[in-house]
Amino acid sequence: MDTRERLVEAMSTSMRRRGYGSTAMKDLLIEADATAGSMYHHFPDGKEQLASIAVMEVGRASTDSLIDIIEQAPSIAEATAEFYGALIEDMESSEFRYGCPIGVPATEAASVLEGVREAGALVFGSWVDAIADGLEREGWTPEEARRAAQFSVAAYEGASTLARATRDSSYISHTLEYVRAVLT
Amino acid sequence: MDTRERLVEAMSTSMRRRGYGSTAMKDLLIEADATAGSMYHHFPDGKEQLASIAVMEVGRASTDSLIDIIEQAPSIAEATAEFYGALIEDMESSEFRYGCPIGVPATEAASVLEGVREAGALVFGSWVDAIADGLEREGWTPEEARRAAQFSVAAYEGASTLARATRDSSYISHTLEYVRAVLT
DNA sequence: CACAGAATAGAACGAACGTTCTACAGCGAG
DNA sequence: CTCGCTGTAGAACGTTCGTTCTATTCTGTG
Repeated sequence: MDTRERLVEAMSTSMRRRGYGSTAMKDLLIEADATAGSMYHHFPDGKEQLASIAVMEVGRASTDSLIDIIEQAPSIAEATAEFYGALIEDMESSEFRYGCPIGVPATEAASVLEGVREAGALVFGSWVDAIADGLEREGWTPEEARRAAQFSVAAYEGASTLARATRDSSYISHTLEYVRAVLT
Repeated sequence: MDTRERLVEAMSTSMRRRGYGSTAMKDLLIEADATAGSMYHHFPDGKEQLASIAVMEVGRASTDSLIDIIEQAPSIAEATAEFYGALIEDMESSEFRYGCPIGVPATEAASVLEGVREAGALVFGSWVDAIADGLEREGWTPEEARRAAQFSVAAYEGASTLARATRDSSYISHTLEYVRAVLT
């Protein structure tokens, strides 16, 4: 992994845990084993640019993973269950420090950092698209597919938030059951 | 409103919009028309203490409001619809700057500020309790009532997050329809 | 009127912040 | 060998941060 990649990874990891405002460049540079000079060479516009790119890149990766799961699962309902399951695993294995990879920055930055907000909105949109497309392939009408997909992603996001705040992953598993019923 | 109240209000308003990390004490003191001396007189442990108390107090107020809505509405499903409706109104009237009053701090602070996380968890818990109690009064079993209540709050929270990030309130109204169906 | 405690005023502080700057190393092309 | 470019090193900068401190004002009580 080159310096640029390490910086993006360190930023996305730190944002996932601490958020944007509580992420210090100093710690970030140590974590990524980089210097300020390198950082501003790759990201001339500084912290905010790095944050936006980090959200975009981790978002693209998770979208790819979601599409992959959808293609291999027997149904959208089952694919969704897998996606929720991965969240539970992330939560529990990190003692509830890691939730949805973009939920924290998207929430925190929504009305302060336009670039980060836009990146988050794009990622959420691509998740909705992936699920809605899958539902259409199962015979749903475009409008119903879209609504159900929006609902699925919203429930996922909220369950992640609640589980993290309460340190109780049952929010995720319980929510999944209702979502699964809607998608079946 | 005395100084203490103005400080709590200013903190909760700013956290709702910008989050904890991006809230500057300087701006807060201006907004609350207070000085640093007053602030540290009322909250000796500083910013973090004020933030925890702000989450608690705004949380208690919103829980009271939820209970009130539940008591007056013809059913839990209708009460939930009203609660979601209030969120849509807050969102749109603030150009998507104000979402769920405690979602931002609860998300951002979840693994950094124990006090704020705990306060958020308490508030979410009291929302779940209020809804679960209402469902039990409608004849649901305790377990089912609790699950459905957890789901309702998670969906609410996620819809708020998505709507804010995408600046599209249809996430809330669409999600509501699925939640309403579950609660009916 | 006197006094004590609560509350406020606002300057000052050290630390931490994100950023900038100059110097230097690595390396492929000519 | 050297030129030019990409990338790195790390000290230094000015700013802003949350907080502390001392002095002063307000307020209720005897």
